[in-house]
Amino acid sequence: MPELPEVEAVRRMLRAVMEGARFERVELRRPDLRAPFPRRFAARLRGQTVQALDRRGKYLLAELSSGDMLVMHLGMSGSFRVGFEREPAVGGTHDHVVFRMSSGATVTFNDPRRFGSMRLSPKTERLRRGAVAGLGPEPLAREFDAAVLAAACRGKKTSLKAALSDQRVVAGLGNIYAAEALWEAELDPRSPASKMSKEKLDKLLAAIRLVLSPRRRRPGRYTDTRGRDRFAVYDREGEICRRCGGKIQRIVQAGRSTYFCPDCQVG
DNA sequence: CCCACGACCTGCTGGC
DNA sequence: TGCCAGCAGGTCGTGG
Repeated sequence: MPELPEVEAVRRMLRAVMEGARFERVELRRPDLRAPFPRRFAARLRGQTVQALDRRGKYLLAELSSGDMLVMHLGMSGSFRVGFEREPAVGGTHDHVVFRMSSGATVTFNDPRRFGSMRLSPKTERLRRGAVAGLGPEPLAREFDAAVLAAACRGKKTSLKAALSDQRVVAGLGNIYAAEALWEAELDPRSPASKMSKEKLDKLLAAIRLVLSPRRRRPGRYTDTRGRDRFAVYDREGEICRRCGGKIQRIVQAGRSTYFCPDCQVG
């Protein structure tokens, strides 16, 4: 489920109960997620205070008083839930990690597919290595402008869709929001990323900001009454494009589904 | 270096 | 009704 807007929501939830709080107990209910937990993972967390709970792309970053950084990723199916029971129920299915915080909160990481990850980035390393180091700009930051996007796309042999999903180009878009941004910008996901006019880059940039914008998540034009997103094209194969009335198509690019409207996404 | 592809896991759906 | 192929919002390693 998690792309940038979802991860950002998780960050806010975790920040409320973890920032300024200490890890009193850390339970690992299995030895690994996708990869084994780091050596002495629980021991290195215990007693540490969370100084800040940040996000970079789809990564959650807990800065610890030791100077180490707890780097977490939700993968495809990861989620956190927070409880305040004195003695919370023992873990349900796929509850893999439980943090008991000095704030009284119990933070449980659940991940059926186990594509999520938790690692510790030592103080000395300061995220200079590993996946976070290679991330492109934050799409909602001022520094991410048309020139930056153009530079990232220059020389790329891939399609626009692949470029937008590439975390080195821009951090936080995934399969849904890449497709949605391209629909918004009226661009064909199959067209080559390197051959973008200034005009198209500007349009794409605006589209990226729009689809990731928190304002989009209020009930209204783009959300249903439950607050769930109603995407313009994602998972809507065969449905009618609300802009031009064309029929939304599903194709496969780089092994992933891409949804788009062939009638109006022609750029 | 770049890119496409398969692997990693479990669960749910849709078509038979 | 029940079964199973196919698919799922991410990343990483491999091989070309």
